[in-house]
Amino acid sequence: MKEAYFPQEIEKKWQKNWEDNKVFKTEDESDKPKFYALSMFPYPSGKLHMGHVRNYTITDVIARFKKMNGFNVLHPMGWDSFGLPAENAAMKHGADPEKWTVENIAYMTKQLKMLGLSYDWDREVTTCKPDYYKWTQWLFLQLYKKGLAYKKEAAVNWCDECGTVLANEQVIDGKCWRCDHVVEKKYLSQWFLKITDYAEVLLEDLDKLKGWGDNVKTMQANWIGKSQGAIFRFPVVDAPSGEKMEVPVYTTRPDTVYGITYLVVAPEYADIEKLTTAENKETVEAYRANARKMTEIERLSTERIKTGVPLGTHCKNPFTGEIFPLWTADYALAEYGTGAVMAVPTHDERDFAFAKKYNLPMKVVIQNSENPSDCEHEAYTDEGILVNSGEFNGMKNTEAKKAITQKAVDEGFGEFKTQYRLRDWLISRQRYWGAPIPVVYCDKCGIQPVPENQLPVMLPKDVDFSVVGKSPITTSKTFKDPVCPVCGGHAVRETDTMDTFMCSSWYYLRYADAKNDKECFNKDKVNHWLPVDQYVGGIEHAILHLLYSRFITKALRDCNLLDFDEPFKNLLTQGMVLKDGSKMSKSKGNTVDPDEIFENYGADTARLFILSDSPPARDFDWSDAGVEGCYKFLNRVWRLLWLNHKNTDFSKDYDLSDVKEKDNDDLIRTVHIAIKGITNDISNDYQFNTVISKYRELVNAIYDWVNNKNKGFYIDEYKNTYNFAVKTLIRLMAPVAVHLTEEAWHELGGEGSIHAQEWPVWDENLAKASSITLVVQINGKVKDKIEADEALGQEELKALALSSEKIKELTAGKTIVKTIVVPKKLVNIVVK
RNA sequence: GGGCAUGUGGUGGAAUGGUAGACACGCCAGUCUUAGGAACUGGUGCUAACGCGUGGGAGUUCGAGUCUCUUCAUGCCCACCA
Repeated sequence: MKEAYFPQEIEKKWQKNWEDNKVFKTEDESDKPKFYALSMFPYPSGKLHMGHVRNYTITDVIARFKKMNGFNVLHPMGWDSFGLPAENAAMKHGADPEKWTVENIAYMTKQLKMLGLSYDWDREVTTCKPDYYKWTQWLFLQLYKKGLAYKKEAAVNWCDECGTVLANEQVIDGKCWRCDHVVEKKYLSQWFLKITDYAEVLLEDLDKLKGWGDNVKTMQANWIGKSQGAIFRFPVVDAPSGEKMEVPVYTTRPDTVYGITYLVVAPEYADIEKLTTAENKETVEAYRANARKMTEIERLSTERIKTGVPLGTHCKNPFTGEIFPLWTADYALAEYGTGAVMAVPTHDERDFAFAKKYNLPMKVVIQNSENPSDCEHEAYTDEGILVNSGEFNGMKNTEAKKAITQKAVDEGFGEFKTQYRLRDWLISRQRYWGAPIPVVYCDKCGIQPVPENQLPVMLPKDVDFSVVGKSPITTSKTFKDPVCPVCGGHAVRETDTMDTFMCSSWYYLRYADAKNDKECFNKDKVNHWLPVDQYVGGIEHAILHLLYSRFITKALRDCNLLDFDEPFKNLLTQGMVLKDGSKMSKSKGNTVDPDEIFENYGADTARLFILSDSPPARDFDWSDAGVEGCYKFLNRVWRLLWLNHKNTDFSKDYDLSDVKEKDNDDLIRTVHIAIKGITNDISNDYQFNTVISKYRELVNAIYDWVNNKNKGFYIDEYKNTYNFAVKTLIRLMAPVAVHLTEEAWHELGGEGSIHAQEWPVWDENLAKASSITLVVQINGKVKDKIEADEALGQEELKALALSSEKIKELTAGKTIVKTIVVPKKLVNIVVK
């Protein structure tokens, strides 16, 4: 063993050793219980950033801890490697997206290995490789067969200058990222997945996820956006065509139905033309054309003053017989509810603003005597009693919701309705670097799925990335015009690719059986390994990735491909890595390159530091001084080990059976306290920051002991105590300082890899101090502290407290009302 | 506007309702050094002191950083969803 700590040398040596010996390979068969530890796999953008380092270190420590605790651990890694940046790089530099991606993966793999992560690389998955996307396509076809994938017209972002569709991320302030042209909405035929079929169960099952944070669950619940309300159908009294028409609306406020003074339909409302009179046709058309041109940002801005135009036609309120006008206004959303809204200006802020602007009538139908409102200056949206509401007058509005809807049901013009905000998932992308959607369009037979034995539909290589106005994939000469699988006639191939979230919605299943080339995964293997026992990743995926994955899991269960219904049992969302108080980013110039840290301090320092200062879920502020401090600590540990190496015979097993001397006894207790504390801190929400402070406490205690006992190394009893302390220390530190502890283990004569050792266990009798400090309070304020034997009973503690000179002094002349004794801890004397 | 989270020394942060500030960073002093660094030792919430202290205000309790209500501030997410 060398006197000085050379992390770079040690780390390289052990990384090679672990790789050569496949130390972290996971076998499916084992009599140990399974544990699946998973980090969210990265997009291969080029280099690791500190967020990756934090994410993977956390998961790695968990995986190693579980392994030392007797679990058969699955800890895989892969690449979310389809997506826009590769294609952008191709357009910019003329590079091939595949080459760019493969090079990035190679570099980042090297970095992951330098971090000393315990992955089973034999299970690596790469979503852009045909052996993976073949199965993404196959899964799409299963969803299609099940009726969960369908095609329909949908609005997309369209740049007229470039003549192409843009991803949402490419629309910057309502303009095209490339040419600054204003982005418009355009209707195109697109593929969707029916996630809305699962809205209720996705919401309900959030309750089952005990191991998820409430923040993520609430975000998902809000996104799904369940609301209870009613549908009312209002007959049109003067449709221009003379036909019988009605306008259905969805409302969560059926209690306000007597206060309706007008009705609004979205500009995109399907029947809008049939509801417009000849006189109003021109203004309505102009309004609709303008709405179409507006960007999403403009239209959804809350600051914008509401606008609208009347259609000229009218509806009848079946509750009152009142006739009110129909308007179109873009504050009604075509995609939500029925696309039409009943307007009650007195009790809805939006309707109020609109009615004020266009001088529409208002009618108060809810009042509250404690909080009266005339609805002159603002809408009254709180609870109250119904007025001007016919037979429902005097009823509480919360009860009236039910009663009024029931009346509509009974009389046949309405029903109860549960509505969700969640929309179906649009997966079509007019992009090259993604998994091609495996369908063809036959001239005669229409949409036809590609037969499974023809998968994968390979991404063509002969494409021109310099084209403007269309997806590069359409320039391929080899990709188009297959024959129809049904009639053998001429067909056209789908040129859209799948949203990359589709690829990442099932990768965690593939790890269970990554090399299977016969099926996407073996059902037994997936059922064995899943659900993921601990998933770790960024909060930014709280909605999209995690919701899609939950949906896909449930859909695949319904396709009978697996037998569980939630993919991730426990979820840890780690906080961001900050520097100088703001998120590390290239544009702010406050990034820290992991390579530099590896080079200057080694991976163990990086791992220790990234875990040391904040609990995993909280944001973490990077500080160079903190890194330096961790490096110094590892040096301090190293010196301690070297001292051991120099002075004692490590190979000799420690025998602590007749330790008598108090100093020895104290160190042994300190070690047991440390084992207990560290084990509990890891088990309880992975509090690694306190784990590391306990490493420091233990090291400090051993140093103190050594400084007192230095000469004693020649006495066997001391050697044994010391060996016990040090051997335990490095096992406790093994999951974090993976290289240093492995080196020490070998240099000091340990057998096998330290990472295959068992986690230390503590003795409950030894994991506590030999005496206690009794705290004496008067009226809850600490007044004295007394060393006491822990065997003392309540009465004895009370007597001890009262015998204190200080307490006698402070209680003199006062009446003791009450004395509370907390065993082994505290006595509180209540005086008057 | 709605939801969620977080407020503790100069800083990061510790505290099953029971000694607030563990463990560090920083700073101060010292040992060792030609010097600096490293290492080691001691000190470090505020206050001259009585005492006061966990964003502010109330409450529950023998006892509150912790529980309840309320208020303010910051951060994140969603946002015309009828």
